[in-house]
Amino acid sequence: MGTTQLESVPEPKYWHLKTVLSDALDQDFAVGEVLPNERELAARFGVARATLRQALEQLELEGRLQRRRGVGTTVAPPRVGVAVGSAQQGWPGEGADGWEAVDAVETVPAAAVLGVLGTAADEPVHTVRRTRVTQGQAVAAELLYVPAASVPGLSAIDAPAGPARARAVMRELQRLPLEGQDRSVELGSARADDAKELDRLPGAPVLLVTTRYFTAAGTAAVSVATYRADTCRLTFGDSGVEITETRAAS
Amino acid sequence: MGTTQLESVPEPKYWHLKTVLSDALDQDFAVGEVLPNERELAARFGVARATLRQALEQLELEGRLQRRRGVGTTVAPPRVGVAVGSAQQGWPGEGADGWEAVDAVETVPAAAVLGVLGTAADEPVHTVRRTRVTQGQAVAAELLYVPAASVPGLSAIDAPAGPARARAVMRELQRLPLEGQDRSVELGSARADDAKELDRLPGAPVLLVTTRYFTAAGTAAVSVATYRADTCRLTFGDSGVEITETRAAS
DNA sequence: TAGTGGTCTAGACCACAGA
DNA sequence: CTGTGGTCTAGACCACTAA
Repeated sequence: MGTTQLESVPEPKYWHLKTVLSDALDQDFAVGEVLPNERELAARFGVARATLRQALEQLELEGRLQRRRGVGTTVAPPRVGVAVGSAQQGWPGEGADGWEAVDAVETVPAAAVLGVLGTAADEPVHTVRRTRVTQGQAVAAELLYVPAASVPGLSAIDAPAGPARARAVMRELQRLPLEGQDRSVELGSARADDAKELDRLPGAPVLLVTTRYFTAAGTAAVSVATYRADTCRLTFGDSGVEITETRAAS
Repeated sequence: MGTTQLESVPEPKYWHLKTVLSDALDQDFAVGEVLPNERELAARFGVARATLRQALEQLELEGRLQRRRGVGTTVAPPRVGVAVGSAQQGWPGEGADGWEAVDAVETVPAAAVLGVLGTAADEPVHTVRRTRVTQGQAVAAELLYVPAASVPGLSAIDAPAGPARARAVMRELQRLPLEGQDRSVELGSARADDAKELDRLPGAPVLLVTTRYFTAAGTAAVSVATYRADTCRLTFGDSGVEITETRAAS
């Protein structure tokens, strides 16, 4: 062989591996198909298992693969488009959009949430847990924080903890005149309880959607929704149309 | 020692480590402060460096840390809120929102983009590159795809490649009557060129914001914006208010 | 040149799912 | 029980930054 210029740009092995695997997924595998196990794949590509795993991790992050302990690695279906910001605003629980009330208790939110709520640490806050299911799959877990001061009528209705109580809180909320809302999206990692709800391991990448609901009196409620980042594409449709297909990055 | 019940729930070391580090960051470190190097931290906690790195990775993902090769690990400032969906719609380039045109060429987009654009592979498409800077920091890189058919007036203006040409494409776009737009957000990993633009390593986690712009004739343009997931919080303000503080997950 | 984080290896053991 | 992915170790070398 001649003095071929090589290694001038030493691309990391896992990066190159990811590209190769990605192409293979496009050409030789169908959705749902199981890949060879990690030890065999590593051997086949002549790399250590850790290196192979680094490539698989990236592909999972991009929603191309799905890995389950004790089962194997399968080719993931395209991401599910989940409507988050519909054209018209509304209180949580209005309309049948896949959310299901799970529970409601009175807690002291984390400091970060208190900052968004704008309440003090000793104020009682109703915390409603909801789950969102789309196409038979749990895609999001939500914690809805409602200061007791926002729903004074609720104290009379002392429903027992559970879905009924959760619905009672939201019913009271919906009586208020909604003045506005705003929303933010950021990357996070799943807390242990959310991970369990979403059938993922703790620390799995998630999209955190924080929504503030305003009345004339100020911030009436704050929702922190945790979406599975691997399987979800959040859609904010200002028009009625839906994006049908997308694929993450190169 | 008595038979203390231990290890009943064998929490992974890196997970526990992350919690410990997270608390330490809150209490003993200021923003911008540099942490001890990885080898020392690993030794201090009695774990392998790889395990320590797993914890650091998570914290970086949550925007708590910033790691730079050859420099060190520093405590990251709170995430920057970046306005993405303002109240009123508009073509890209309207208003001074931190975007800066870089370049424009005629390319064949990736298959995934073609699907969203709804064009064929042989149709010429102007591809505009833009960069978004907020508070002195590059937060996003965008590729704006404009089918030549959308801007028939452009062929006359044969500006040379470069910022001037990019601005020419957007100027033509802004002449069209915008009928609507929709947007989606998903997790991805940075392509090599975007990573360079954002001062990150290839594969770094990013938030992909895909926007479709409609005229009466159909999809006139598609924008794929790549935001740094570690430093950015995307805001969709329906009201004029801004979320001031947030922290990702527990 | 010294010190940092980034990559990679070749093992080991563990937790979990399913037959 | 077997086979899977998840965790962890103790090294090594490389790429980059800044003095």
